Amino acid sequence: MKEFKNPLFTVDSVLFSILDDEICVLLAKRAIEPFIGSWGLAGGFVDLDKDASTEITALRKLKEKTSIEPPFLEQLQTFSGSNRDPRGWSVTQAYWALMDRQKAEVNISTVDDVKWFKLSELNDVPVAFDHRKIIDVALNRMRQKALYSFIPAYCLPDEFTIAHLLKTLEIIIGTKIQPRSIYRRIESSGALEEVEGKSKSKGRSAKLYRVARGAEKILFDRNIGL
Amino acid sequence: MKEFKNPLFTVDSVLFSILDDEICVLLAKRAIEPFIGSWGLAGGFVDLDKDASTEITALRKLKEKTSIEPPFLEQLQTFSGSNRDPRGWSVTQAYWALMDRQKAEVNISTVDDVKWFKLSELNDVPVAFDHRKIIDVALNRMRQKALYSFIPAYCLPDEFTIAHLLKTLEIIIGTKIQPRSIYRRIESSGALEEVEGKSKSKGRSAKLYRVARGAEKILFDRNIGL
DNA sequence: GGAATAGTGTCTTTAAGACAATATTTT
DNA sequence: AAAATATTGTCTTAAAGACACTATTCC
Repeated sequence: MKEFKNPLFTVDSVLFSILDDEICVLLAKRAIEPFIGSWGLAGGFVDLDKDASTEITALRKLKEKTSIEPPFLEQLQTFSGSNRDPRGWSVTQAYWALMDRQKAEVNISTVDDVKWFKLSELNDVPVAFDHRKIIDVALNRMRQKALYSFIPAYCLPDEFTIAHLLKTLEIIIGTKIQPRSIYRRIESSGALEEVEGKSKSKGRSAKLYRVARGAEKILFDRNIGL
Repeated sequence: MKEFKNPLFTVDSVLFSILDDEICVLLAKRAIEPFIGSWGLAGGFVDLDKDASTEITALRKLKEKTSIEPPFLEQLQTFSGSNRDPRGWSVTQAYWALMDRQKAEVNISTVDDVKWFKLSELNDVPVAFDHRKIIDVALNRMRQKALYSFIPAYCLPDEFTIAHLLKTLEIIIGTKIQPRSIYRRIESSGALEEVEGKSKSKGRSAKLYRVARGAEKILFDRNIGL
C-alpha cells in the first residue's frame, strides 16, 4: 500500500462577543512564524497525549487566551489546501464560540498579545493565514443561527434582560426585531429561565433571565426578522 | 517550540440515495487493516500532490467507488480522538453527498466490494470505525435540510416529477407532506426548472423538472412537514 | 367512460410583524 | 408626576396544513 504523508493539522476557534453594540472577535498576536506579528485565531496543534478530541483542544486553547471556557462552542467547518500555510499542505478544523466579553476582560487586559477586535477594525490589522475568511464563515453561521435560536444569548452575562438579548440579536442579524416575537419565543420554548432580582437602569426595571441548560439545542422552525 | 506529532488524517463521505422507498447508503468492503472485511465509508488519505483540498479528496474517493461525481457534496463534521482508530490518534473529516442510485448502478454492480445498504440492513453488517455514528449524524443533517430546502432532489435522476420529489422528501423526513406546500415552494423559489417532456405511468402524466443551478443554496425560512 | 395520478382552489391554522396600550420603576 | 423603559394586547400578514375539486392521461 502506498504510504501517504499527513497534512499539518491544527484547530482554530473564532470567538465572538459583543462590545459597544458591535460584534467583536478575539485574536492573538502571533509570536512565531509563519505570520509572526500578525493577528490570528486562538488555536494550535492537538496535544495527542492530553487532548481527548479536537473539541478539547479548542477549549484548551481558548482557556489559555481568556482564562475561561466559553459556554458555547460548536464545529464550524474545516479548511484545507496547500496554499493556506507556507509550511505546506494543511488542514484547520475551525470551531466557533461565544462568551461574555466582561468575563474574559480581566485576563485579557493584563496581556498585550490577546485582543478583542470589532468587526469594523478588522480591515486595519494584518490577519494571519486565511483566518479572515474563516471569521466570515463563522459570522454567517452565527447570523443564520440567530434567526432560529437563542444561541446569541451565550455572549451575554450569566444574568441578562430581554432587552439586552433583543439588542444582541439585532446587532448580530443587522435589522430591527419585534420585541413581541422574542417574548413569544421565550415563553413557548423554555430556552430561558427567570432568575431572582431585577435590572436597575433608567426606566422600569426588567426581569432577569439566564440561559437554560441545553438551550442551544432548542431551535424554532421559522426564521425571525426577515 | 515544542514539536507536536500530527494525528492520522482521513476524509470520509456518507453517500445517500433512495432505493425501494428507503434511504440507502454506500459502503465499501475494507480490503486492508484495520477492520479488514468490515464495511466502511468511501474515503481515505489525502493525496498531498494531487488534491487541492479535502473536498477534492472526497470527490476523488467517491468517483473511485461509483464512477461518477455526486451532484451534491457538503461538509458534515469532523470526528476525532484516540479511540476511533486502533492505529492511534486520528481525525476524519466527514462529508455527506447525494446522487441518483441508478447512475452509479452500472459501475457498482460489476464489483462486489462496493454496495448500497438500506438503513434497515445496516444493523446486520459490521461497520468499521465509528462510521455508523457518522452515518447517523449525516442522516440527521439530511433530515434537517429536507425541511427547508430541495437538497434531497439531488438524489433523483436528472429529470423527475414533483410526485417523485414529494415521495423522496417524505421518505427522508418520515412523515406525509402536503403536495400543495411543495408546489408553492417550487413556484416561489425557482429551485427547479421545467423541462420538455412528460412522465409516462399509470394515470395522468406529469411535468418533468430538473434541479436549477445553485438550488442547494435556496433555503426556505420556515420548516415543512411538522 | 372509468381509473389513476397530476395539479389547483380555498379555507384554516400557526407564528411572526406592526404598533398601540398598559405597567413599572427611576428620578 | 414625568420620563423612561418593560411588557402585553391585538390586529395584520405570510406561509404552511387540510382537503376537496378539477384536469389529464392511460386503459
